[in-house]
Amino acid sequence: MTQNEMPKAFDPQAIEAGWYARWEADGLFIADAKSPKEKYCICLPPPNITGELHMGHALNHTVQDICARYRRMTGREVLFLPGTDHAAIATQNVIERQLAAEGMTKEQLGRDAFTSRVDEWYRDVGETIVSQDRILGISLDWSRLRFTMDPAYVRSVMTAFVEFYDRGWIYRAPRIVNWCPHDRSAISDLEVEWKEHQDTLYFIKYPIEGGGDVTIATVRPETMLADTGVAVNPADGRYRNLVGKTAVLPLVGRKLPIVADDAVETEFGTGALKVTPGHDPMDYEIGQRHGLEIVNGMNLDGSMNVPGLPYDGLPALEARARIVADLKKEGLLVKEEPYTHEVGHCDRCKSVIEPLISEQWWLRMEEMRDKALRASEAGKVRWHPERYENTYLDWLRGLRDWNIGRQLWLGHRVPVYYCANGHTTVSVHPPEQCDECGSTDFEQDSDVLDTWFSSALWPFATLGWPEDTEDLKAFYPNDLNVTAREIINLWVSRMIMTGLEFMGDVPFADVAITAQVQAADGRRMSKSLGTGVDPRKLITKYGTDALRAWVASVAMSSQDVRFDESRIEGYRRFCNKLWNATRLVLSSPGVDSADSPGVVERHEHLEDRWILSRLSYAADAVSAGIERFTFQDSINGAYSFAWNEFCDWYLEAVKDRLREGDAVAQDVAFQCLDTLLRFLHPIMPFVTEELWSRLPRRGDYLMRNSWPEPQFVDPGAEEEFQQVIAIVEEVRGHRQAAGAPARGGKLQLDGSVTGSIANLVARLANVELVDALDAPGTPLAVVAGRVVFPYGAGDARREKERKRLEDDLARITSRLENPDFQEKAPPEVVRNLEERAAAAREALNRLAEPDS
RNA sequence: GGGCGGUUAGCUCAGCUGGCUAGAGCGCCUCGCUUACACCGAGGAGGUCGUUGGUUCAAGUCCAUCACCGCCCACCA
Repeated sequence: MTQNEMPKAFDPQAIEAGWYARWEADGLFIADAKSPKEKYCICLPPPNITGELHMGHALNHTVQDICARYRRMTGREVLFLPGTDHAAIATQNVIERQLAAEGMTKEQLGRDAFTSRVDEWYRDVGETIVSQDRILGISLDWSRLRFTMDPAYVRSVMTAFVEFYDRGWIYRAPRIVNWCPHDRSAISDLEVEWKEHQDTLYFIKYPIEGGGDVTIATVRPETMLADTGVAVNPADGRYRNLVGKTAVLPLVGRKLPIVADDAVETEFGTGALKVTPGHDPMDYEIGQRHGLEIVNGMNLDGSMNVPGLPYDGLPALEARARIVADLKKEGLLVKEEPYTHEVGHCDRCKSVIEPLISEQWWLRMEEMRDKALRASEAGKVRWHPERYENTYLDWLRGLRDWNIGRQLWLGHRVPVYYCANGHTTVSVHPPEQCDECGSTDFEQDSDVLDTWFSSALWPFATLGWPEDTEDLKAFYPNDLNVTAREIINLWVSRMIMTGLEFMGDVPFADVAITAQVQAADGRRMSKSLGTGVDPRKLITKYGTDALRAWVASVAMSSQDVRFDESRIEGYRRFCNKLWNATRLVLSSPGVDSADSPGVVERHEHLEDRWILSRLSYAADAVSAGIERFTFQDSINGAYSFAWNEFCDWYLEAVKDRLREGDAVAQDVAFQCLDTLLRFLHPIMPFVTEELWSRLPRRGDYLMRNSWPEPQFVDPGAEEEFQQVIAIVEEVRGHRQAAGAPARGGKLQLDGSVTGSIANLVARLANVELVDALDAPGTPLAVVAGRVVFPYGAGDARREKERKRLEDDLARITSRLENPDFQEKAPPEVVRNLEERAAAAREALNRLAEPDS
């Protein structure tokens, strides 16, 4: 295969799909649970089936693919398991919006038709997501594709519920919950999104029995209809005499005990609080403490539930307006103040949350929480970056019981069955008959489970739990979980808890939290804002490898990253550079019969030893970056080696040798390419596989080749070649400053410069080496020598260099002259500075010599 | 209200345990189509590392403070 067969420019479109198809057809993604190799497993965080893949997925999936490919090459049996999540509440909202666009509601459609509509949607969107992962080159084991609504997965979910239930951890109880009036469902605290609202704080006078009154402050006057008490702080002298008395609720007439409670802030409002246990979490707790009555003043759709009052059935905001007006009429509205505060919204449909009392399914968390805390203390899960462990632990420590029930149409139905005689059966499969009365007439509980209940089982339910499958034995615990930080508490923590509970071990050893990609202007990327960027468009423009290289460079950034297309474009150029470097090496005569790289032993050329040494460092940097989850180090190391060392210096140095068919140069170049392509493969799988296939080699696929570990380190060669670079750069600088022609000129170097260095310099700087110059020439700073060009004049460069050296020397000397420095700094630092001072003096001396 | 992260060239970002003569990509300026690559090569301009203090022989790097920006957690109506 020669250069002539390679197009001049790299075209990602021409090769990517082909390689993916071949890898897949040859089963390279399929894991063998029976393999004797050490196992490595990642279960892909299942994307919600609510739409198409976006940048966040591209980033998340790429990071995992880098790890999966790397581990395959380092000899592990890798299972990288794909799947999707039904995302109950999110999907229901998507479908409802679709229906609304068609002028319909799910109620009109009916539950069965709604369900089949959902199934249809799952099929369509599931395929889109799958195909996008193929475009991204994600090496997922498609033979094990899972969906949280698959029958087997549903069985895992039911089993988990029943196990928890049998342990007595699942119970049903009325509590105050976050109620979404739009979804007509409770949601958990973590699903509430807080947003700043500009509201009004109303000060309302409540008369007191036996005379007097107390003024309270509220932003939600409509909830006063459900007030059952008034509370003040026990330490508040202003109200001490009121405690124990009874206030009378305006507009309603209900009698309200006045109680003392520490939770009341004396500073806020008037220091007196109206207590509405039915519609405020804090009031609920105060109510509990003081035995206050609970009044339910609201319907499930957010309208008022106050039979007998004129506000009954009104939407909350309308009721508020009417109530305020009525209070004003009665002279009970003391004042209104503008007030800015945070209001909870449903994170899926954005409706304002109405806290209310509702009977829900709860899961006790104490024991699981404690096990998780102990696992953390034992260092069972490593977080990257480490600081996120605290985020997780802080939340865990304050954990309360989890409201796992949802009143949705979509999701896993709670496996609780009620017979006609009112007996309850909890079982994985629908019961045949009631154990207590033999009834065969059952009705299933209408609640579904929180999506995160099923997601929490992902690392083992996907592997077949509760069956003791081969996969489960081989691949649990998994090794890695990669997620965005917003999902640490919702998902990661719960996987850890259920993993410990059901499998007796943490679900993974490492958690990597990636940065978030923002739009170029710093806003969040979102479809609705129009700030989203479709990864497929980027791939069409720049190729998958370019996108992935960019992902590697930003994924583990300490801060969120703004999208910058020019950086992706830069990596496309990098692909092209690799392409052309390979093309150059392959154009060398006789390469068709070349052996696999690394067979030639004689490395008498300085540049050969140098580049092989640099190659070893680069390989180490790439490995270390992946191992430590700092992928930016990997891509940066590979990039600078490939471009700034291999292409810029090595290939330039050996061009002539390659042209002459020098077998050693060919071999070294192949070794570099072979190694480079291998260690770049996890990040840039397509271009590396393509180029590697064109190299003389052993083996069929780069993808299943071994990870390179070159160990040729040669400090002497590095130092000598560094001198080559320094001299060449100085000669080039003089050439341009003088306006001399691009090639030609004579260079005289003194005997301190070895022959191999001088020869390389001459070639790379396009000058002729001479023993003596026929003109005075310009002295060099880095080494004793002079250069003369055919024409061109001026010594701007020399002056600048002199200035720089003088400044540098002054700075160094002042430090060296400081006795404290001499005394306290480590000797090697002092020595280093002394050497630099000496070098600067020498260079200045050379420059001080007269010239032409 | 707590906690965490960020603030480094015009833009997007690197700078690990203090020793930096502060880097990269893009953009900008000047040359150059030299048989790998103009998706290129060579040379160059550009930064008192958010503020104010402190620790240290030495601070972008450690400590404190303030100012913005962002995120997470939290039952102040």
